[in-house]
Amino acid sequence: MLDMKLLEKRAGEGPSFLDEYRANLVHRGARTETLDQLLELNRQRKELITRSEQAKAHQKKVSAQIPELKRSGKDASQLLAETATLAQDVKTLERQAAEIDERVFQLALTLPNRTHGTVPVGKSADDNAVEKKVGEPRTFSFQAKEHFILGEKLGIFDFERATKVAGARFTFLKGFAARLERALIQFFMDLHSSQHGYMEMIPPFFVNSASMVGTGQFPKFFDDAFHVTGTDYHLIPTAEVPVTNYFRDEILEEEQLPLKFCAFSPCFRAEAGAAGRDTRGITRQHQFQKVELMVFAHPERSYELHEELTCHAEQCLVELELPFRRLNLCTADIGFAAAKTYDLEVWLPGAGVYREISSCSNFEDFQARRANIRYRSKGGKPQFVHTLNGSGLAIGRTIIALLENYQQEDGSVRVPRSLQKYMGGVDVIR
RNA sequence: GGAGAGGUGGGAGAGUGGUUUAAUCCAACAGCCUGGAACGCUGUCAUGGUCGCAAGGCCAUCGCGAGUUCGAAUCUCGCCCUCUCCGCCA
Repeated sequence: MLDMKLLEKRAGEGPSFLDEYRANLVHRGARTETLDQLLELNRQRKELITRSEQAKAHQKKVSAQIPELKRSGKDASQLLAETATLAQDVKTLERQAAEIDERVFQLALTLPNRTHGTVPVGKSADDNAVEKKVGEPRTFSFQAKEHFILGEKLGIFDFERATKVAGARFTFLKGFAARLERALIQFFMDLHSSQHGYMEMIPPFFVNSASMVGTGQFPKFFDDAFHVTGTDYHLIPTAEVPVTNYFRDEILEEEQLPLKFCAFSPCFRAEAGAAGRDTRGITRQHQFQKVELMVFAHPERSYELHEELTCHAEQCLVELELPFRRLNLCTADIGFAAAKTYDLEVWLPGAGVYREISSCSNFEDFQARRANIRYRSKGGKPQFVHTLNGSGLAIGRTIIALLENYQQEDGSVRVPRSLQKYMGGVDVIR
């Protein structure tokens, strides 16, 4: 959510700020009319609140005379009649003010975050900036296969039975696939908690709607999530939701910052609109598991911590010796709530593409404002924290990368050295 | 899931329709005192909104939401949560 006060203040200073933000909205594919509507509605809101409060103050003043009259034994009936009328007026004004207040709030929730100055302006995902490439893609003396071919041949994925038992976009992992999944969770959680200074966390996998609003999923992306009928429980699309909301409506001490968590969770995504893309294999599933890195930061340090968090995510790929590149997502491709996002894309020799395996974002105060997460500096007023998160990493996609990068001509797959101890010493999957 | 009890500021805790402007205590912070401290004394001590150049004013918030009333922490209804007991369960 945007800072309405700042928006108004800067709008009053001249058109340049608003023009800049309008351009930003256009680049993000959002409607600029919403902004104008919001500013106008907020003007009306303030006017109504002022009138409502003045009426309320007057009513209270008059009403306070009643007990004095009664105590001195005088007749209060005339005053009672007067205050009865006032009460009606107050009720009407209060109702109007509350209604417009809600409208402003709901409208403000639909506007995306402003992007940081270092985010490239672009029209499509093609305009994302490649910031660096790490690791040399391996050359194969044979035709490299895609992960689902390898997996099926190894007998470690069962798509057909998953469809029977659950539906499309679900998979049974068997044998070494299940073992790999378990090993990677352990490996990543160990790395972040013992090397990178994050507090381990396993959050609830269901959250209430207030939490989904807090991180930006609701109201705009309601249909992307699974919901439990007849309840206010919603399956988390990422651990980011429960972990960010961990401090919802709280005021932290400045010395506590930054607070760093690494959280393991399954993730559930309905994403009805994505049907037809990546239908083969485990690339795009309704359910997958992920280790998520999450930081609550002092605003002055959030960009420094964003770089650090991204490096921590990259370290997973470095240790697994998987080639990857880092993208700085452009205005057209960046997510709704983010101010800046680095995507890490791992090289998949079978598919012949770089595929997203981690997304590391700085949300600045966008989520903190929605979720009301603040910190207090000594003697100062509470201020909104900055929130950051990134995958470290998505487990399923890491399995894809391992299969494709470490495949051998006979269809067997080597296990990278750093992972072998988590695999019970197994060095080749066959 | 059932029954009972409860939810008031950072913490404890008073307050059953109008001098409540939420008492009091503790903690915290600032000052005085001291060579320095402790003790003692004095003061400060919520959050949000809104008006105002400012000083400051006003409004809201006693788990959440509706309602009754001129007026609600206090009365009514619904919901949430906590505790105790019972049931069920990994």
